[in-house]
Amino acid sequence: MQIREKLAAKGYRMTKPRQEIFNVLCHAPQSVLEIMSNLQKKKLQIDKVTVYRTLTSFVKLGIVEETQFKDKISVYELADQKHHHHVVCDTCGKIEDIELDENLLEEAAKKSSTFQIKSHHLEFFGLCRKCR
Amino acid sequence: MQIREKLAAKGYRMTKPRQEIFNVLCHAPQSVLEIMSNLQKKKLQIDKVTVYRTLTSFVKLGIVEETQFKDKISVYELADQKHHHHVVCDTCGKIEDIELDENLLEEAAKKSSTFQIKSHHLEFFGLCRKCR
DNA sequence: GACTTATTGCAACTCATTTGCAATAATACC
DNA sequence: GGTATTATTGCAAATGAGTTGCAATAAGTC
Repeated sequence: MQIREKLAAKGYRMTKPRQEIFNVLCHAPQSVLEIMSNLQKKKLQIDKVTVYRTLTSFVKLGIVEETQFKDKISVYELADQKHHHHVVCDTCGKIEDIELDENLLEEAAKKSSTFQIKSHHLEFFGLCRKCR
Repeated sequence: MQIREKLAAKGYRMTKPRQEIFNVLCHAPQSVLEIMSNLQKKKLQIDKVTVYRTLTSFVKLGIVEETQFKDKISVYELADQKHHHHVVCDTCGKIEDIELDENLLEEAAKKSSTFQIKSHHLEFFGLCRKCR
């Protein structure tokens, strides 16, 4: 399903800002600041409020996923992928995707907790090749 | 080592606010707001700036650990325990500690990533007994 | 092409956390 | 114990990510 159809299915419209923000997100997981700067590089004047609102809509529609890192800034990336986690470089902030066998994880958690576990958040930190 | 000694070892001083904030943290992992409210219950007037600064010092000294949850509020708890993770109730926000076999985790991550992995952040979300 | 209403952009706001600075109080030294 | 040194406190003001109100604009519909 194209992004335009996903939007239309819920009464959302396809606009230039939405298209451009989507395009920018195709390249890498990014924070709002990075998205803004990438839009500016393409000579596109889009307000940050629009970026925030667009991302919120995209998340609602399942087009984008939001992740919080320890510095409290949200990072957004296209959601058309498998469930996965991130490795963040302590030095340069670069983000790499990583896939793990989740079963172990939630299994183990369910055994050790009195809570009914529904989801989790997992991120790794370290050094990327360049910064090592 | 007592907290006073840990402080002194780095040129920090033991003060009433620090002692009280430490006492409050003995009971449970808490956010700054909760710490403030617990201090007020004890009729202690301590400025929130002082709470923030004290927590920063405690973290530097390894007395306290800071964890970020997805709603972006930091939660602080005494660090004199084993490395562990948290389960947060989606409804009431209650936090429970959980211990897991970490080896699996970092092993698996090291295999799948080009990064040199140094640490990780893992939290679970779900429902506690009451809220289920 | 005109109409309806979602979307945009601006300004102003929120809320957790931080910073500057003068007043205060722990420690060290006599 | 009294005093000097300097870490710490509390207040006010600033910061910075993210949100909200509202009038102007522009998709999609007929």
